[in-house]
This record gives sequence, structure tokens and C-alpha cells, in this order.
Amino acid sequence: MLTNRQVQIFQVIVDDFITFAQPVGSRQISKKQEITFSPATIRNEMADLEELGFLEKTHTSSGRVPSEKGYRYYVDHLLKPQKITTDDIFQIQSVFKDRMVEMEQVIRKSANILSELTSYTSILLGPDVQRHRVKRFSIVPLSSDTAVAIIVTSNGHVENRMFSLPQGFTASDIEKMVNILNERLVGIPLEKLHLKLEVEVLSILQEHIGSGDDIIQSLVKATMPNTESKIFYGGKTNMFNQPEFHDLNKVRMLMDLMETTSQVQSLFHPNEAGIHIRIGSENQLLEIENCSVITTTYSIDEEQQGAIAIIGPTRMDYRRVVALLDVMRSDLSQAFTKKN
Amino acid sequence: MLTNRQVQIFQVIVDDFITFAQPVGSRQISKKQEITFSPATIRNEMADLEELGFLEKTHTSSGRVPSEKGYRYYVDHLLKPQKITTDDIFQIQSVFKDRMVEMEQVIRKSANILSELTSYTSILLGPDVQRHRVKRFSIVPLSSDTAVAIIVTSNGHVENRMFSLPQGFTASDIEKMVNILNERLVGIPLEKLHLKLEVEVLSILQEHIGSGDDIIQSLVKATMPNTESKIFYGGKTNMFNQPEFHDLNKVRMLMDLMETTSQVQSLFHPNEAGIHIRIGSENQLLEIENCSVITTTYSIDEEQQGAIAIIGPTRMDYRRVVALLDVMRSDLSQAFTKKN
DNA sequence: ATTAGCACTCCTCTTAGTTGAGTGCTAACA
DNA sequence: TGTTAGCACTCAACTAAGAGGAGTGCTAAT
Repeated sequence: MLTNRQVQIFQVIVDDFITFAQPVGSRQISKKQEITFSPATIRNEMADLEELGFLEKTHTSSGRVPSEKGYRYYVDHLLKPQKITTDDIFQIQSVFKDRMVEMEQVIRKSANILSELTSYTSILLGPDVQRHRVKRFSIVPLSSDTAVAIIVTSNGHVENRMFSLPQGFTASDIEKMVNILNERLVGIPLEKLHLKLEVEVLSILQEHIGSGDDIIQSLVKATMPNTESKIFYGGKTNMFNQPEFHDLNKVRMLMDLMETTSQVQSLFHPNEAGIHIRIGSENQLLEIENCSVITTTYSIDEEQQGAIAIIGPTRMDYRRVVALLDVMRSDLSQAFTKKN
Repeated sequence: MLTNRQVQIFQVIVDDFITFAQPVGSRQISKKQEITFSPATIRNEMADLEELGFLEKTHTSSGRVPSEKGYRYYVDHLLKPQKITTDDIFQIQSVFKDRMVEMEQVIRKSANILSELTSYTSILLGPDVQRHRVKRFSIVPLSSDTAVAIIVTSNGHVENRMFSLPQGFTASDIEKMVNILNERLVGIPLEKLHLKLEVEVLSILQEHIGSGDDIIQSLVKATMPNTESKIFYGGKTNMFNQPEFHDLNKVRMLMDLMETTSQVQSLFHPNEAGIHIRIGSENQLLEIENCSVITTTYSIDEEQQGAIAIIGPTRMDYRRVVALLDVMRSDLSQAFTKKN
């Protein structure tokens, strides 16, 4: 257990390091208003804190820097919710002022504002399209052997995929098929679509039209992939401003990471509510061993959800980011649910 | 006019510098097989070439480096088409082997392969959607006051936009409207759509349905924006490997550039056929003052076109890039036109 | 016209020395 | 006994000086 004084010193160190990105020395600490004891005392306490694993030195005679364990402690026990300024709130809400109808625009703009307000990089995941429910199914033939299948979901999302028509498939065949599909598929979430198609609809189609087999195969193929929810970034290059990223290799790794959809998606915890903080190596990814990732989810129509992540150096301003994320989360949720 | 020998020396310098990214000295040149004269002679020639503006020195006693004017001369007069290896061709054609139906996938993969083969960054512009022609127009109501407008083009591209319905707009109103729209708008290119809507269709709608006005406004708004053709990148971080980009600031500028759609689009010359090379400051953009951009276009169904750009350091391997781009251009054009 | 020779330039790398911020330890102090 | 002043020590960061080397331009000989 830490003594009060240790906590106090530790807090000063973390706050100072978050602000200035420089190892914090005893003299510097002693100058703070709230600190009433001498550098020597502080040095003793720091030695103890280091022994306990909360602090580190960059070299034998340097000031102290919080360790990962230190940040973890800070985040778990010392992080008091910050009141963010009305100015920030105003900015966030500007996203929703315009009454934009398109969800995509709203999310894109949110990503930008978050990155501006934090000066870190923001990643927003759109809602999980797979959970949208089919509202209307239609097929538009383009030529004798290709057509576009269009699925509109109840949220107004439109999925479309080209597929090839079997030889001799007529316009009336298509009409019949569309009718059957609409009868059977409306209300089904996209993720269950290919299953439903294969198991249930296939036989019905074969009954009413001749060769339903290969066209269903085409359709199944068309509805299967594209699982990924869309990813939006804000401030991709903000990391260049962080002193810990004045290093080509690190920047590069980060940029590469952001180009790799699967890795980006692994940053999120899909099903846990609330705000989550992963510090440094807790992220499992070597590429961001000195980054922290703060994530949360926002909800759309209760059922579905999107996700937000802020990625910054471990020395990130957790207080502020958590507060901002909280506001953004609830505002997004509200904006996307009240509309229907 | 340059003498034969000057041209020969110049060519060696450019080739050498392209390969090793180091200023080229007279001794080094004299060692080449094809060079039969002494370093001193070469020095004299180099001094002349420098005076003519084709070469530069990085400092008084350094080797020579091609100037922008030098590259321009090299590109205009010395660039003999390179035969690319069957291996490369094989790689490029692998894109088309899979018989992917979706244009987007093909383009995305092309971007990646181009960046891999060149080790520079590739930018591909999808076809100019604005020139697609309407094939089918449909409207799917989502709730009492919102609906999705869906436009399928003859190439199978699907545009969709949400818009709000006026109070008391019924299902049969929508049906009527869709019919009118399809009657009037099929075959119209997207770029002319909002014009056509405002000028011609508005009055007809008002005649048949009551308050056509505000819904047309909604539709016009919905069809107007989104002008940008989609942009696909390959090898965004490849520049990190180029020695001239071992500099955070330059990398940053480049990355920022690539996030700015308008700037990226300014790299292309929309309407000129063939392969274009812009060297350094010829690009007008400060951000890439030591980059060259090689662009070309590929065609889709004769009418429309997409564009390809490779962006690399001015010291880029023009021979190879031009050759690769040429293959890619014709392969893409072929793939996208034969399909119908 | 070409080239060998030479003085000169200037980048790059290494080494050594200085400075200063910071520590840990010891001993004095309240 | 907890706190603090004092001091020796460490080490990164900076500066200065010097050596090495690749390259040039010029001159004179071939």
C-alpha cells in the first residue's frame, strides 16, 4: 500500500510527465505548490516508488518516469473524472448541429473532432453492418449475364454486390425471385442472410424457378464477405507531434498498423460496455508497445453498436481523453437512436 | 546541344544516382565498363553539364546529382522503354486471374501490386462516377419521414443517399414519383442529374403529385455532392524506405498530403491520355518538392476513365515505373471494357 | 584533346572535454 | 525517528578539435 505522501508525489510525477514528456526530478517536484517537503525527502520516496515498480529511470542519474504499472495504478486509482470545458463540448456538439442525415458523415466528422481535441489519433468503427436487418431486397439486371443485388437495411444502409446470372435467366425470373426473396428475407439480420438463403430459400426458389441453384450460390457469395465494419480515422499524423514519436521506425510501425484492418480491429473489445484503457504492452501488439489505447462503444438503436478508440503515447492525457470519449460516446448514441 | 560523350556521362550519373542515392563522383564513373576516359576528363564534362543546369553539387567538393532540369532531360530524351520481366507481368496479371466481378476489388489489388513492384506509393482513382449513366432509380422508405434514394448505374455502381420525406407523403406518392423519375432519368449521366431534376422533372412532379418541391430539393441535395471518385492507395508507407525520406518532416508532409483528397486529386491530369511525368516542383505542391509523380489513365467502357499515379522521390526509377504503368494501364482498360 | 598531379574543400566520423541535471548516501538536525 | 542539507558520483547532451577521405578545379605535361 502506498502512503498518502507517496501517492501525492506519484501523482505529481505522472501529471508532470504527461505535460512535459521529460523525466521528472526531485527538485522540480519540490517546487510545486502542493509539495511541502524537500528534494531529499522526495528522492527517498521516489526510490521506494521505483522499488515498488511504479517508476522507472531512463538512466542511472535521470529523473523518474512512470512505468506501465505506474500508469495502470494512476488510471485505476488516481484518475478523477475531468470536467471538460464548455468550449470542447460545444465543438463536439457541432457535429450534430448540422442535422446530417448520413451516419457516415457524422462518424467521419466525429473522428476529426476527436483527434483535434485530443491531439492524438482517433479511430471510429461504424456500426456492425452484419446486425442490420433487411428492409428491402432488389435486383437490377445490367446485362444478359450480370446483375446487381441491392439490400437496403432498416437503418438506411445500402449493401450492393454484383453477381452473374445463369444462362437464360429472364426478367420475369428475376421478378419472381425478388418477390420470393423479399417475402422470406425481410427482417433478417445480414449476418444470418447467407445461412437463410442456403437452407431455406434455395428449395423454394428451385420450386418456382428452374435452376435456382447457381444463382443462389452467386447470391450467397455476394452476401457473405465484406464483414468488416467501416473504419474511420482522425488525425492519422497527429503522432508526429508527440516527442516519443520523433523516430521514424515507430511512426512507420504505427502507420503500417493503421493500414492493416485486422490489427486495428483487434484494438477493440467488442462486447464490453464502458471505457477501457489498455496501456503499452497490454495491447499485445508490438507495434504500439509505447502507446495506450482508450476505447469505448456507442450504441445505435439499442441493438447495434459502433466503437471509438483513441490511440496515443502511454504518456497520454488519460483524464482528458476519458472525459472527451465519454461525452462523444453518449452524444453519438443519442444522435443515432432518437432518429427513428 | 549535348555532345555524345556528355550524354553518355550524364546517363551514367542519373542511373547510378537512381540506384545508390549517393552523389556520383568522377572516379566512380570512370570505373564503369562503358566509360573509356579518365576521371579528369569526366570532371571537365561534369563541370560543363553543371553549367548547363543538368547537374548539381550538394556542396563544393561533392559528387554530382541530377537537377530537376536534368531529370526532365533524362525523361524526355534518354528514357528508352524498359522491357519488364515476365515475372512482373505475371504478378500484374494475377490481379485479373481471379475474375473478380467487383471493380473496387480489382482496383484495390492493383494499387497494392503496383506499390509492391515499384516500392513507391501508388494512388488509383476509380472511374469518375459522375459520368455513369442512370440505369434504375428507386426509393425505399424507411420511416414516415425518411427514405433512401438508390441509383444504379449501367456499370453496376450503386449510389445511395438518405433524404427526408415531406409530411404526409404516402407510399403511392413514392411509387408515382419513382415511375416518373425512371421514365425521365434513365440514361442520364450522374453529373447532369441535379440539373435535369431541377429544370425538367420538378414541374412534372408538381403536376402529378402535390408538393413536389421540397422533395426534389431533398433529392437534388442528395445527388449533388459526393463528386469525388474513390481513391485507393498502395504502399502508403513505402516512402519510409527511401533515403531521402529519412526525415520526419518530409514523411509527415507526404502523409498529410495523402489525407487531403483535394490535393491528391490535383496530382492528376484528368483529360490527357498517355503517361505523364511531373518532376519535383513541376507538381506545384510544396509538400512533394522532391518527389516525382507519374500518372496515366485507364479507360472503362471507352467513355469513362480512371487514373493511376505513382509517387516517389525525384530520384525514382522512371524506366521501370513507366513500363509497369504502361502494362497496368492497358491491362486495367482491357479488363474493364471486355466485360460487357 | 586528354590526363596525371596536386592543392584545396568540406562532409563525416571520432575523441575528448565541459556542463548540468539528477541521483544516492551520509551525517546533521528538529 | 523522520526530515533535510551537503557532497560525491553518474550520465546524457553539447561543443570543439582533429583526422580521414572522397571529391573537385586547375595546371601542366603528354
